[in-house]
Amino acid sequence: MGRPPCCDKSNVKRGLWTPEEDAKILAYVSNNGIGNWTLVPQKAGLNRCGKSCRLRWTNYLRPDLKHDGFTPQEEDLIINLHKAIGSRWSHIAKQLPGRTDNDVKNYWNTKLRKKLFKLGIDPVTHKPFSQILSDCRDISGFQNSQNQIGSLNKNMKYYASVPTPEPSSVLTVFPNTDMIRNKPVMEQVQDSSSNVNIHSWHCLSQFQVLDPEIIQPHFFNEAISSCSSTSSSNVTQLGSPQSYSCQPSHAQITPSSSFNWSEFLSEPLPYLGFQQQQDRHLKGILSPTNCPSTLEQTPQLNLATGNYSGLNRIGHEGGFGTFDFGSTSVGQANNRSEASSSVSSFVDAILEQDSELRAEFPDILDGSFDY
DNA sequence: AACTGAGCCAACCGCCGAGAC
DNA sequence: AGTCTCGGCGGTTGGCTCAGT
Repeated sequence: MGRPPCCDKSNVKRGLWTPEEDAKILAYVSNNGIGNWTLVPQKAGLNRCGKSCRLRWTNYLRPDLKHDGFTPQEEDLIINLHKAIGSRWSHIAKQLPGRTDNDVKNYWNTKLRKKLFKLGIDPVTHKPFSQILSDCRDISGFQNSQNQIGSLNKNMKYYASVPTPEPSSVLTVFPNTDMIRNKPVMEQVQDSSSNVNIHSWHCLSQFQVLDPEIIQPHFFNEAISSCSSTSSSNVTQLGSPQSYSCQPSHAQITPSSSFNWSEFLSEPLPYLGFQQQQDRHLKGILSPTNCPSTLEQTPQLNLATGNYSGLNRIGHEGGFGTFDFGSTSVGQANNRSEASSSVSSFVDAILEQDSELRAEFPDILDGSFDY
């Protein structure tokens, strides 16, 4: 036989915690420290499950927790880490002192995903939607294309709550994707001064290339299954540098058996000598020197500098430990605080620039990207 | 004032690996 | 060796708040 159960699940209190219960937890921990949580309810005089007590302490009562809003630097770090490792919230939270995985997860789900979407970036793959569309043209086989669009559509529906369209509308886009393909998204961005504004504009313009009737939300119909579940294997077999998997980023970079996320994330960053530890941490995470890898022409949003680079590191065929935290140079990273101070948030800046573009080119942009 | 829907977030659920028994 | 809980994790949900109608 195993251990006895920690509590009678049917008789413990659930739901929101009262200040009195919080006080009991705090008093208990301050007197006894953190030990066996199954004993805490009994010793602290709480009619709660030990697991519930642990969560309350971990997510709310811990004295080292921050309860204020996320800073732009934290936002950028979350986005870059999510791009690199996917929804491993505990690992991401470890890079953010005073934040819990629950905090990060909630912030991502309620704010950051929507921000990325407004920028025209798929929050799952961290790739521009226009690029995903162009990929559809590159992918041989109609099924794959359907799946890619399906993923995009899924996101669109999530963020825009669009009405369910006719399934046939999905098909109408494909004859037009030539227009997209002939206009590579990152081509101009890479050799420019890399202002993300260009990307934003480019992304918008690419959407505009398509018939507005087609590109409007109903285009992204849920006529097909999500690519994350059905097309990933197909897509990754293509092997073309211009082909991008529609998988979630964490699936895309599945670690080898010997790879350890915790070790990787906790590794020191000797090439950086920043004054403040947190800054050092943030910048270090964004450094490209962390792991050498195969280079691939993949657009890369650099939230630290506002650049959108075409160079990205992607591990191939599942064997890696090589991935990218953002293709910024160390020099760029060093300028990070400066950039952050001049612009409250990179993402906010993009949105602002996007608004300016709309004001400048109302005829072109209106209706093409609002949902 | 009442209703509705979106946004937010604390808490719960369910799974998994490690370890106790 | 097998069974079970603990602790940790990511995903999901319930309920509160607030703005809009």
